[in-house]
Amino acid sequence: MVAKRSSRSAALTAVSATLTKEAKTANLARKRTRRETVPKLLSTTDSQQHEQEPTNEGSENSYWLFKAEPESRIVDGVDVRFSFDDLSREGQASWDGVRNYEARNCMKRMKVGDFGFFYHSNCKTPGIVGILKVCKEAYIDHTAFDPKHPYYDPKSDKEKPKWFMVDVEYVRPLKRLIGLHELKAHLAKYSSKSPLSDMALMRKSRLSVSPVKESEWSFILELADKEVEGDASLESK
DNA sequence: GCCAACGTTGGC
DNA sequence: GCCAACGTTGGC
Repeated sequence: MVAKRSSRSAALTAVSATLTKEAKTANLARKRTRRETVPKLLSTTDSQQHEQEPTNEGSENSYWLFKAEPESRIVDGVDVRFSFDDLSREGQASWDGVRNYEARNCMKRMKVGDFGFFYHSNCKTPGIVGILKVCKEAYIDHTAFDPKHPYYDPKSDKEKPKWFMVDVEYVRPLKRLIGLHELKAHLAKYSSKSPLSDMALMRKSRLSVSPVKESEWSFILELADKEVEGDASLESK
């Protein structure tokens, strides 16, 4: 077994646009990644159930949320840190290391051009910091086959790959960080009337990759554009 | 570092 | 195929 603690945000391997796929792979271990839990194994039925998980609301979903850990944390000798600044510096990253079916299924549904929020987790101020864009659709996450990789999954079979990743590229930061705290405060204040009342981030807080509805997306962007008058963002708590 | 929430495992 | 035990996530 491999991963000690598994994941928190997502793992990412930053890659430069000029690298070949293979070179990117080789690069993995050196860059940070992160991931989700490495499941020990699944029965066939379980995997089938996961395969059949309904896609969000049926229709296409063009917005997502990706969690990553901006602070260093060593997993099996590899620093899994990956911040929005890192993405900004490197331009692109492979979102590898996700070892949770629901999160993986989200990645499988992504299309080139879909946008995502970049969320910082397991850190001092958790929250949404920026925007990224999907630039390559789901493909096999070979880190699952590498025994030396912290996110190695001994149960995954090359003939029947279980784990996938997408590539993402930097778009821009939000005008200000939208903290989890602020999102929760909004929810507490408006409860079911809040545009966030059904947001996956709130309801399934442990998912490292989750869908974002268009209404949630635009609401959060507006929040970010709003000046924080008198710390209004903190008013309900 | 604690621990609540929740996903996974495996015995039955 | 249920469900108790166990493991992980991630906010605090």
